[in-house]
Amino acid sequence: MASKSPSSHPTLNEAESATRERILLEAARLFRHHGYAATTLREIADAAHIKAGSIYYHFASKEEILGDVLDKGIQAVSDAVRERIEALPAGASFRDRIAAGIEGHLWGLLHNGDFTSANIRIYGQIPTSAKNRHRVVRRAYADLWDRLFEGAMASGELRSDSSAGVIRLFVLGALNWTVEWYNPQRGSFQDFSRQLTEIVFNGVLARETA
Amino acid sequence: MASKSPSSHPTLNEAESATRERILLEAARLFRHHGYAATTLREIADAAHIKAGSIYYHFASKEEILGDVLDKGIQAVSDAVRERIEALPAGASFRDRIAAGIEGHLWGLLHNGDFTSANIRIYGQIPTSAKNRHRVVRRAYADLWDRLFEGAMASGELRSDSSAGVIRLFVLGALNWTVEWYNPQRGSFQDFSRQLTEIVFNGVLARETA
DNA sequence: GTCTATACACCGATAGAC
DNA sequence: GTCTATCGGTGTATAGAC
Repeated sequence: MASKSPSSHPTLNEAESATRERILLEAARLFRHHGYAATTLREIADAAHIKAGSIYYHFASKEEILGDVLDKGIQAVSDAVRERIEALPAGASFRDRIAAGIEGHLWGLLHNGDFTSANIRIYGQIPTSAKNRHRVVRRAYADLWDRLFEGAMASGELRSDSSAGVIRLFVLGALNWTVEWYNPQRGSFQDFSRQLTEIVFNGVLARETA
Repeated sequence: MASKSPSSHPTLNEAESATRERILLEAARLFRHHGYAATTLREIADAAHIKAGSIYYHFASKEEILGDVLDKGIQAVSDAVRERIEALPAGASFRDRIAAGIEGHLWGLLHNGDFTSANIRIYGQIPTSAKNRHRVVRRAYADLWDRLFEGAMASGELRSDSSAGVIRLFVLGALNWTVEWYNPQRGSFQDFSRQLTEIVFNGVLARETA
């Protein structure tokens, strides 16, 4: 469903060369920690164990590297979410589908930290041209969540004193920021995911009835 | 309580010149939208209607501008939170104090968007030296919230199946991200703040009992 | 497919006139 | 307190050998 990286270079299909993949991996890491503008092609090349000029065999520009890094981040999260939702039984409630989506989102986010954090940290700062090219990918993913929350709102499973749009922005923002502070040494991913789902669903206050 | 901007230039006290303030305002806006490294002193100077060389009369370096922008962001939020909490009656519950803190945090955050968003967007990308200098200010603000959530945990007002630390990181992360999507044209600030407090306290699901 | 060498532009910062 | 002029360093990108 939908092709993966439309910006490949000379050859035909999407089998990425090892070097190209190494460039993207190191670029994502450097973009995440230093920002897009502050990261130089020389640094990326050093980290990928090639010389700066060689990058231009694999990419047409620094901005093309950026585009691929951003796309990969969204793709990883989107794939994980869809996979988990599709694994549910046909008549699953919106509550269960949202729970599956939260776990998938967190899994994709936290297991591809350099690509997803680069996305979150630098999207607001990249050139307009890059933002325009990338916007459609982000919009498609946001639509997926809008459908979940709007469905839950219509079925009465969601609180109705906020719009589905506000709830989506709030929940996804909260989840996304975990990539900045999640510490895998403080417990299992499963446990972390369950805690966050509980807080999102029922809030931080102690339940009065229970 | 505690002095405000320790990095002033030649004169004695904290009365900032209009030019200095204009530089900080434009720098915050540019840092927010383009990042720290991508923003040039020439751009800041243009926006402040002076020439690039003149900046060095007011600041010793680009990094000093950055430090002041970051400090101002935290200060604005911290002031708004403390003000609202101190206005509560003496024996107020932790629930009420956290609610007041959330409103203050959102108010300070959204009414100083360029300074606070600069903080959120670029803190992970700035030079280590700037991060070290700034860390103490952030830590002091985080401590304020840790005391609130740990008190609420001890008094039984907070859910106990997550640590107070995880709850603080989750809640503040969720609130902070609103600066990326809050739209004042979609309703009053008071209404927005109430909706978010409700979601943080009780979650996004419809209540079963009620 | 990777290298060396380099073109051309622009950066942060400084010096010194006014 | 702001200006002009400029230094030394470094950025992306390209050309062409291997």
